[in-house]
Amino acid sequence: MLSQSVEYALRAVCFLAERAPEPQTTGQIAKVTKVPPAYLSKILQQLGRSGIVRSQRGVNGGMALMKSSEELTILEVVNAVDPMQRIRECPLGLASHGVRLCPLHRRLDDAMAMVEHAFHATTLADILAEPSESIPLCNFPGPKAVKKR
Amino acid sequence: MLSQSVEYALRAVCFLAERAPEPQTTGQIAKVTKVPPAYLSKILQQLGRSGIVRSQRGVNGGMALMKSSEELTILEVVNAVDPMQRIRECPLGLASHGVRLCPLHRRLDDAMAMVEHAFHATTLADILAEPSESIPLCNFPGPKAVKKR
DNA sequence: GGAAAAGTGGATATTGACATCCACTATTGG
DNA sequence: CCAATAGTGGATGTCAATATCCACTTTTCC
Repeated sequence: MLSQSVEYALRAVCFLAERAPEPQTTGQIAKVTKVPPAYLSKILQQLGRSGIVRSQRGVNGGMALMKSSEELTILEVVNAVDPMQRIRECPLGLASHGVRLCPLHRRLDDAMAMVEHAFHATTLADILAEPSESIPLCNFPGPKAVKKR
Repeated sequence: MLSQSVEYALRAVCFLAERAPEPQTTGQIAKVTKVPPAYLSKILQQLGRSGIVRSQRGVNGGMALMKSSEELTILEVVNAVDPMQRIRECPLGLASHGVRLCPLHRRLDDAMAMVEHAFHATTLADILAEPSESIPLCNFPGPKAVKKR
């Protein structure tokens, strides 16, 4: 239901949030998040254009978040990469009198609205604040495990 | 967020529910729902294999619902054409210890669960029972408007 | 039985999402 | 300055979703 690109973007942003404010190279992110490096590079560019990450070229450069994890919502990341397409008018183009949708499309759009709201209500901090899971499953090695450089 | 095929399938099923139990030809459905006829044909075949519609060849044949609109949910139609893909295990393949997802994927899957639930809770009858909208927008000409044959 | 109506299945475009590659530019550290 | 590091942009490849076409089968009606 979500595109692969969104999945990749969220993985990358989670990782960056965890390591913030240190920039991480595309290669590092790709390795940890298991995303194809060349493709991840494109996605990070999109996130850059949307002001979610900034890039730093050269030695010791990489990608870093532009916002604190408290301020960055899942929705922002989703919309940067693959914007949620709400149904704003009748897809059949029938008498598009302003806002009203037929019962079918009303319900479909309601479902999307629920998702949009849930994504808007969740910040990266919310996600990082859950290290409670006993099994690390899907968790990247935490900051303590990182060798300093 | 939903595929084009799902959108088409739901339009077709709505129309069939409205006209039930009279079968409607693919051509008729395509015209009213503004779906490419040849493509709609494929989608109706899928709905047939899932037991949602039955087909009748020959003169006065067509497609008809196998269930009453009270018994047919949106979710069934969606799953027949483009099954909801819940996240059942870690997409990174990390230590897929049974059920637990990381916080990120847990939330993504929760969102899908919400949608799935909403779709499961809505029947075609629920949709047809809303002719209250003053402006017909997206509504097919009602049964009364149909010429008998 | 034969003609018309209607669905079926297979072959074939077309398009956009996903993915890769590479030459180029910018930055840093020595 | 220069060599290594790292991101950028453009060209290209691959594949599944979307869409079309057509020969064939089934069914009905006369």
